[in-house]
Amino acid sequence: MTKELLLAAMAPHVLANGLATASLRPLAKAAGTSDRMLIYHFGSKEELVAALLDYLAQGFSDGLDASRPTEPARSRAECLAQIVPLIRRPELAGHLRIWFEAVSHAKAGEPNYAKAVHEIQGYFLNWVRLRLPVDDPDPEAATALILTILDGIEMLDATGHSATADQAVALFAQISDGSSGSIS
Amino acid sequence: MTKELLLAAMAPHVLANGLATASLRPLAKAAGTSDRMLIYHFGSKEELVAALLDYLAQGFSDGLDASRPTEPARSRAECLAQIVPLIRRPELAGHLRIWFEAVSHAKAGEPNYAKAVHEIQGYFLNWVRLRLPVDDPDPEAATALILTILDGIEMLDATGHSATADQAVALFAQISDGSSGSIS
DNA sequence: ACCTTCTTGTAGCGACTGCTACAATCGGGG
DNA sequence: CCCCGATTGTAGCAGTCGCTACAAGAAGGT
Repeated sequence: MTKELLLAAMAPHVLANGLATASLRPLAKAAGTSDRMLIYHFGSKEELVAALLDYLAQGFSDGLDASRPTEPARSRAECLAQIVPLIRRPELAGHLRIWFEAVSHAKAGEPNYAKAVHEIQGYFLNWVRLRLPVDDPDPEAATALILTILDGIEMLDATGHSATADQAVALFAQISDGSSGSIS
Repeated sequence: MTKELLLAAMAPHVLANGLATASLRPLAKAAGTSDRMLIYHFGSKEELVAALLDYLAQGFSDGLDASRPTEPARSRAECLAQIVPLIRRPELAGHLRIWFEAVSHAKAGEPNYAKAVHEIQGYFLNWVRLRLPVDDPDPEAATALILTILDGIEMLDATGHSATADQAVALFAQISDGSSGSIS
């Protein structure tokens, strides 16, 4: 499909400049065509954006999978500590920017975005579960807590409070390791 | 200052319709004046938005303070469990929507928004600390972890994964309570 | 009364938005 | 060969955007 080629050509532009300022003519220029053609192929800007979201989500999950799981973590804390640097890699910054834009639109009630972010979050949830220790007594809840902390870290990073996020990771390690005397 | 009155008149419109679609003419209509006057008073739309962010942040923190701390929590888990329903109150939905919009702009590199969300997050951090148990052995780290989880819950709620957020809260209660035998 | 300064209304500019009408081009099947 | 559908270029429409030029009140000190 020609659509795929167009999406691949537009994706870098969107990752660099965001969705908010992405209007048809600049997008077309980035893809080497005209706004006329984008409408012709995608029908409307709304469907274009939906296709872009799909495409970028695919790229994001590929980027995650590219960080090979090596082997599952040995504890919940180790699981979290391994993932944090992954989501902080600079090459994912563009994707995270789009992520926040999409979440913002979802919170504003736009169904396309709500569906997209719901799916991506669900995918990420599964991805985290695969990195849990295999012998975790409650994998579902552990995944939920780790994902929650990861999302919180993204928010703190976005607001310039990365140091606070680091403190949280450190304390979680202290608390959740049932190995040594972590009783208060 | 007349500015205050204008901001107060525009705030409900922004909370209901978001910042993204807030252009001068609708804002002016909501405030009972003309776009001409908004520019006259605020100089430019950029300064208008900055003033609105300040004003809304004030309203948000007032909304938080209005949920009286009753008394500090008796454990970290109780602290978290008390705050979660507060940030989920429907009357804060508009503020949360603006919050995500602002974070998205901050992530996109706009300095006004970056400064605003950094300050609000810092304010929220302090607010959480005041609700911690007074005898917490490491208040700073505990606040960091609880704030991280709270931010993660907001993200999960925004993406339609509130149930996952609830699981995280439940597991945190189980893990962090150093009272009974929580050793794995 | 007069002049200055603050405030406000009317009208509009130039740039941009998503999208479309119209027509030219092209490739492949009859 | 010729026609027909798919693809593309040119030009432009109607609307919105932030912002401004111009001028008319309004208020108040001298």
